[in-house]
Amino acid sequence: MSSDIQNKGYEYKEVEQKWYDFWQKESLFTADPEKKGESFSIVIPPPNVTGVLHMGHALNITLQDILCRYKRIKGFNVCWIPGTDHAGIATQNVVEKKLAEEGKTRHQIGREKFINSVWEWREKYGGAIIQQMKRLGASCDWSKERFTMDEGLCNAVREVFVKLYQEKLIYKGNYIINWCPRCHTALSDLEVEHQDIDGKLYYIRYPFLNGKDGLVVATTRPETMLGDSGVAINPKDTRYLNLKETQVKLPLTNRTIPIIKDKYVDASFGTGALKVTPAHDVNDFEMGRRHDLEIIKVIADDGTMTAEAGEFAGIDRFECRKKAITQLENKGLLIDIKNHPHSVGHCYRCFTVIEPNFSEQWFVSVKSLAEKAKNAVEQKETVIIPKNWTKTYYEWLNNIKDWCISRQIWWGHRIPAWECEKCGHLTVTTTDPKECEKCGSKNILQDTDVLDTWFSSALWPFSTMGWPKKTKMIQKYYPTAVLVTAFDIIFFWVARMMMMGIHFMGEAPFKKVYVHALVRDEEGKKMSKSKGNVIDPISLIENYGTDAFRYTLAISASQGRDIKMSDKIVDGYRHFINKLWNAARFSFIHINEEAADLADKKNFSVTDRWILSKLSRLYTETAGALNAYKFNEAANMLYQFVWHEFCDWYIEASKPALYGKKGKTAQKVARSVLYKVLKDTLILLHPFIPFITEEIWHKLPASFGSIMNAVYPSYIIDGKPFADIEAEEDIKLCFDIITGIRNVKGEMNIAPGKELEVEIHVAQASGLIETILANQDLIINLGRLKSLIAKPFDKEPEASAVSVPAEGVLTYVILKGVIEVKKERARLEKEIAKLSGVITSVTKKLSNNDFLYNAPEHVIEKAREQYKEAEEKYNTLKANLDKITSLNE
RNA sequence: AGGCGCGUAGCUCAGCUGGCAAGAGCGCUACCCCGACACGGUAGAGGUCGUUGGUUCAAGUCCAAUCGCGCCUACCA
Repeated sequence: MSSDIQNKGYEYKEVEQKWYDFWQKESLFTADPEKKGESFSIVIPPPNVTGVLHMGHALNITLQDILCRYKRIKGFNVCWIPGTDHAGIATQNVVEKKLAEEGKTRHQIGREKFINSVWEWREKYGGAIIQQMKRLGASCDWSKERFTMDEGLCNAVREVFVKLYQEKLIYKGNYIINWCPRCHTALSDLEVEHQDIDGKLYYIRYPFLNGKDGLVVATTRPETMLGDSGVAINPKDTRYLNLKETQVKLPLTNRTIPIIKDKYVDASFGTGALKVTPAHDVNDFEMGRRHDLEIIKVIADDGTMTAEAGEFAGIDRFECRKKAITQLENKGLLIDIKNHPHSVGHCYRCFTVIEPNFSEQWFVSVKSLAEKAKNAVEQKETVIIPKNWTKTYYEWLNNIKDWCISRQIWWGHRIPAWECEKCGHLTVTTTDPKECEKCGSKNILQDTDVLDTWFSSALWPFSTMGWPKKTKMIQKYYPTAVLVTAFDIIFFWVARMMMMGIHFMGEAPFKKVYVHALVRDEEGKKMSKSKGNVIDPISLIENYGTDAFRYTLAISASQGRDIKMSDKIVDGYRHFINKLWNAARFSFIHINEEAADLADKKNFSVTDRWILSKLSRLYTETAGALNAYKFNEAANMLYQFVWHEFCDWYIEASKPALYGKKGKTAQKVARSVLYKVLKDTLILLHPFIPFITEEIWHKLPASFGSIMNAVYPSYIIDGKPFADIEAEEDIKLCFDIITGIRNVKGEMNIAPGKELEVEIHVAQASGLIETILANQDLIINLGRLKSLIAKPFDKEPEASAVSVPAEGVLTYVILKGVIEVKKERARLEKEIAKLSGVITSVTKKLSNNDFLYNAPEHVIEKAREQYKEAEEKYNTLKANLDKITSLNE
């Protein structure tokens, strides 16, 4: 049942489920606060229970998983807590819809039964997104999975509510709030989505009491005029300085309303006269309070007109708008209609147009909490990455308004406040009271509202750890190391968690906040159901494998730019997964248990030293990138190393040794280096592509257990990370020689397999002849040569193509009978043109005294080197070109 | 109205505190089944880094302006 090593292609389908089950069986995700190791904890941004996994989740989970897996192999005590939130409105909507199919409403079955059926629904369907997260390979500690309606979390919510109430940070009051007439509940400011609408601006005349003239007001919502309790003008508006009237008649009603003066009114807008509807507009509400205007509610909670609306009572608010306009027109009071694009608030759950509505709600007074949340970031207690988002975060906290937390729905944390029917006192306690705490009356009724889901989410970083109990979890894992999230919930969630965390725990809930990108479609558009451009992450997993998908996400996750996702890109990275698979297949031909012991350094070939030096650098560079949350850089480095350094060069270069053509010792050494490079690479790659690395790990001789238990690799020699600059330089020379030879073959259209003779002429002074002689075999092998001669400068061989891989090194490819002068000339000319460009620009630099005076030494040195090299190459090639040309003429 | 970001090869993007005659992946062209891989190999073509000024010995990289695009926040009726 395991994927066969004989298979040329990696079969992800046979592998992924197997290893996920294995990890869980071995409890490899389980965090233990009592175990040693520096703590590294993350709480997942809890997805909505009703949700299914979308691209945003996939990216979010993948990045967290990379961090957690990486930290585990780095020896940290990792705790990653998963879970879901109860999504009050969304879940209630889903279950209500289901009831509707059976012809029932929640009111018919009652609150208790309804809540039971929500729980039933959640048992049955609520786990969908969790299962999908598992397919992504998420290494969350599932034994610690939480749900915001869990008993423990409910306790936390009550505790927090009561404390804040006692501290007067929660209060109940009558204000204008955002009301969704369809969901039938209040919403916080954040839950309103604004959208630009091509609206109209209606100019309506409100006559004076004598029925003449009057003031013309402009409004986008004529239906609200029925609730007007005043008309406001700016006290400085010159047009109205001589106005004697103090009242107007409100059309369509028989009410008389006052003219008030308020500097809020913008004289330059419309007619400078503003109708004031305190019950249905936030600003009007404020103005109404200043002038003591009546609050007349004309739109009911279901969006129909109230009795206050007189003859319009009972009809829908939009229907009322039409009717009102017609009537005004008939009465000659409609002066004008102008197009007026403006933004209108919609419910973020059902997209119904929001009705600002006057009602009694619960609020959190957030000013003081927000101040502390801001301070924490200013003091760097919490660092936001990338830092651009810091400003957005401040901006919001600076302009924050009190948070409306009560919702008129049933599914959620019911507000722990009991009103006494006798004395009206509110008893607010954590445990259900039996009597009014003030008068002792048993006639008390619990508030019917529930709390905003985000209220409980705000407690997530500590409620999931068992707060208000003092748990070992909290001791070890709070504050969490990092919060990984997309910017769209920075206010909804991040800022609020900061406020609550600081207030109740005395410490900000996370040390870092990493804000990642949004995943968009191929054209860069936001994915949405209505546009039909949604790519389902599960389909990508099924078509290309989880590892390929994860790698795509990681390598695309550069800070500050959104990710464009398409099948094509994921398919591309599937090739990388396959490449790794084949590198492993190749390795398994050669390595055995014996190879697990790395040979002594003194027996290494130059290529061995070279690859180990590169690998050693890779350890620190990938770690550095991940520590800085540069997932794309880490993934990119690994890609380059595996494909281009390990596969393209190292494996090809070691084949002769591996196949025993260099003797037993060389073979043994080569095998051990191959083993180390493969093994270490797997460990470095594991956080990104957990499945294939685990699969290969289990086939790797002398490996045991899970790769999840591996230790982050290193190669320390004499107490220092291994580095071999000499080998790197020598190998670079060899590779440049080889590339030069291949270039000649390529440009001359000579089959790569055609074995040619090569002479390398080396300047004595360069001291490179030994290097070349020492690596003769390597060059012959990879350059596919018949023979190679290296000798001091000499007369150039006949009928040859030349290249200059390094200063003082001329490579002649003998092309007797093969050379095509035209092609060689073209090849040389191209090269010469390039070099002359370099020479001109470097000469300009070096002849500039200011440059020589100001530039740092190493930059000048580099320019000199560059010049010397270019010039020599130029001269050599030019001489050759001239020769060919003269021969031919 | 305010804030943030983007504009670099045909496409998708890297390029940190200025030293690059600019990198990667895909695509493209040519040659190639060489004892891991055609989901492959080798070589190659392709960019005056949106535009215009400025600072500097030196600018894709800093500053200013400008054009184009995207997003977020906001109570202008």
